Amino acid sequence: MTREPHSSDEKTSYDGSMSERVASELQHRIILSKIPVGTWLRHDAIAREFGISRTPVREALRIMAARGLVTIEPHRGARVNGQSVQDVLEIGVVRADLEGLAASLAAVHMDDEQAERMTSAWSSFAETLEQTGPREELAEHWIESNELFHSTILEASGNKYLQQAIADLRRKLPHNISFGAYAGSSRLIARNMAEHQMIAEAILAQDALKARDLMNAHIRKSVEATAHWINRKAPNTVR
Amino acid sequence: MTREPHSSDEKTSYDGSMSERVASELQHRIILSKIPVGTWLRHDAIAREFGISRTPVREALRIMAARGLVTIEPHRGARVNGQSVQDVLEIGVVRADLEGLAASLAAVHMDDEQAERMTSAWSSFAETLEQTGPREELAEHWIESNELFHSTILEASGNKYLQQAIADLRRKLPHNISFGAYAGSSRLIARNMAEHQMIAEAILAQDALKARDLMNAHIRKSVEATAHWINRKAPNTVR
DNA sequence: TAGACATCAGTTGCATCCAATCAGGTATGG
DNA sequence: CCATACCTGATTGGATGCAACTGATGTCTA
Repeated sequence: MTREPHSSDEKTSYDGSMSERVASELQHRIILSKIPVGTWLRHDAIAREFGISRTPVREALRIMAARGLVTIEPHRGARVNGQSVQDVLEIGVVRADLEGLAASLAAVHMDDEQAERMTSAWSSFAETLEQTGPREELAEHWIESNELFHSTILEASGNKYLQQAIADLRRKLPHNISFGAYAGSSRLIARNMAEHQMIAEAILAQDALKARDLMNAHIRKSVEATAHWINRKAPNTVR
Repeated sequence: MTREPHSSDEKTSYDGSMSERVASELQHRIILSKIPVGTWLRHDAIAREFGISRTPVREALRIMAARGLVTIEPHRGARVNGQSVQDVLEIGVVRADLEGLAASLAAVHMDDEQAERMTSAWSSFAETLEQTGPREELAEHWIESNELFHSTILEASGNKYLQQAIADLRRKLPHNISFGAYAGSSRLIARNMAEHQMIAEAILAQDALKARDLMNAHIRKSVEATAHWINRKAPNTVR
């Protein structure tokens, strides 16, 4: 295959290695559930899609396996991991604890710019919550605001290992899972937002203990809601 | 290279893939600091040492990079990561929190067999602490007992994601770092063991809150001692 | 002598080739 | 008719070859 260094198509000149690039693209798809749980990832198919050889594809799969996204069965291939309800709960317990820690650290370390971002995350969404728009759009906007809120707090914790640990956990749950639980219920979303507000206030007041407890409870509730939704609506969507 | 399937040497017939095997061997060496921080890991040298080609070596390095053990610089190679004192402290905060969580979960879930193992971890060591043996041996025995104590609690937490998260963190600190802080001071070791005993009692009494707080403080102290030791004794051993 | 530039050895990144292994289907014997 | 052995296509695992990139050394010039 002849390279064209000047071409602007996606496969040339990116992050250095092809394997990293393929890994993050596939990871993206898995998290968004564009690739369903249990799918076999074939070297050849992926290689052909990306217009590369199988070598970097194999490296990408190893990376994803190390990140816990897929499991490699020797001589059989790589398969997308799924989580049972039990897994969702176990991950939730750990995540609640860590995000609680992040909130307590953020209460001490957050600067003005971050405070501004955190506040705007829920206030801008609160506006659209009042206007009655289409469901789909609402949920999408919510997920975005939610993401911004949590990631800002995480950033304000100032601890990169904490950030990474939480990122690792989040990677293990395909996003649309928790998305599904909330998309259908604006009451859940409203409660969720109210909790965000209280957490934000605790952080701004530099009340580390309160911020921690509120955040912990917040995540736990969210996880429970998710688990409940999975049980009720789609018991076999996952795994 | 001709393969000899019947031979019992280490490279044939193990865990399926060569890359996994190479990755764990190198990881082992890095954690034990047999390979110093900052070392470039060369494909060719590793391949020759293991008697394999560069392909599985490259995969192993990708795995290690995903685990945070090395950093791959495009077109330059993989280099062993080190941690500054700041990193040690940041990791310590997260680890203290997670191990605290593990202790509180263990207080609820621990079964008799695990309780037995946990207790024997420090009691068997307490005996040798009284006999005045050679320093080196003492420290080695201590590290073993310490390992057993913590891993048993972790196991008793019954949460595999928690276990994995802590394992990920521990991997990031070459072991001999915290080892060094303690090896020289039997007073530190004694205090450490006393704390273990208190934690064990809280767990056995099913006092989750107390177990959590004690464990959290325990790890924090240990991390501080380590950080202090690095600053005092060997400020440029790490990074 | 200092700095810019060409060259070169060493190394990585990717493609291609071959061997090893697995799953599923088919033939064969009981 | 069922069970077992075997054969075959599909797929992964690993080896090798070659191009591209990096850093360093040496050379030329002002």
